Amino acid sequence: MQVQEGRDKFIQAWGTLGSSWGINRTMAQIHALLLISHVAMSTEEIMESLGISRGNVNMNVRSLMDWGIVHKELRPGDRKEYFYAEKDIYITAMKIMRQRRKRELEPLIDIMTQLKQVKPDETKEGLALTKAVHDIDHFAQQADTLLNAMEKMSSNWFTQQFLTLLKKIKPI
Amino acid sequence: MQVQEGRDKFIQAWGTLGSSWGINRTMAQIHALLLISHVAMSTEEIMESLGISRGNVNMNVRSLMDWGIVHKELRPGDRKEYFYAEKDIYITAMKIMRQRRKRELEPLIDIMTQLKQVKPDETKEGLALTKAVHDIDHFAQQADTLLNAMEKMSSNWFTQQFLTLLKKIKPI
DNA sequence: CTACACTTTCAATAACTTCTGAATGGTTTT
DNA sequence: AAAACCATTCAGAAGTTATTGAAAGTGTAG
Repeated sequence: MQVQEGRDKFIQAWGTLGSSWGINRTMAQIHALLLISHVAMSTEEIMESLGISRGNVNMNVRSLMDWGIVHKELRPGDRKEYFYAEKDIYITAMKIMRQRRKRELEPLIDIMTQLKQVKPDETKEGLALTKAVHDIDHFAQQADTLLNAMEKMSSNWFTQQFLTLLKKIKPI
Repeated sequence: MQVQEGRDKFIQAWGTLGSSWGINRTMAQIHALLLISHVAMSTEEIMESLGISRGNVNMNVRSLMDWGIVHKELRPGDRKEYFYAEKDIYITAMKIMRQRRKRELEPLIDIMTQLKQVKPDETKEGLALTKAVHDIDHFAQQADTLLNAMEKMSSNWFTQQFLTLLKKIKPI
């Protein structure tokens, strides 16, 4: 496979996968494009490369920056903004995880907190509800703690300690 | 808050959260309904409770069974099928994780494997692509190993609990 | 064999999400 | 002060995904 073909395939694939990762297709394609570009790109260049509108680029680039996986670069004497992707894949993965925790886990915890207010009664229905709420809340708290801990650790920890840990737990 | 209000809120909330968990709203609502029901429910009852069509219940119940978080119960002398949810939240979470690994990680690994075939050249573009593919592939492999390990550990944990219980009932 | 009680499938459509392109707004150059 | 340049917003268009309801399929009992 040649490089140009590979690049196209990469962008295409990252875009498709994006959907199943909860990132929309265009956002993922822009991210892919920037990931494999060795220079920062302007809005125009992104529009051109992917054949999408200015508004679309603008919105999605902004989301990518919110997530902290794409950054802006300003060049002296140039009013355009240039964008480049975080190149460390572990940091990138961490930031994506962080967003997902926000979107998936936090609302869950909030709602369970509310539902713990349900006045327990002794009907079977009441007990089933109370148990479900309790279990889910407990689980969500644990997952949250775990993800928080992982986030605090550096990509350094990841590359070194994490592998060691994996080797230890693997042969169960 | 009263029990009935709590139940409605629970179903509503689980449905909303489902979307951000990659489960569709109805599928999640059916799951919620079964989670807090102390008895197995028929298609009719689910339709009625959630106000949705027969086809919709059928499709989503089938998906839930594919995921292994809802099961079917047959009653002698009754041709209807009754459905109930896995009540252990850890097992449920594990099964959901497993589906997500399938949908999110496996395609990623497949595509990176393909892209590793790109003939590396010495242009900056070529090198950036090669590096990105390498890094992502490495990361995906690690994540896959980790999730597999977790899955194994939990079933292990589960088996152990089960064995302990067995010993208590009938000492070998 | 026929009626019945259910489950499954599927084409049409409804609901939701993403994208466009034109309008708006702010800043710098002429 | 006007023109040029670029970012941002947003209402409607396009595209995608979920839902319905009716038809087809399956198995059982009379």
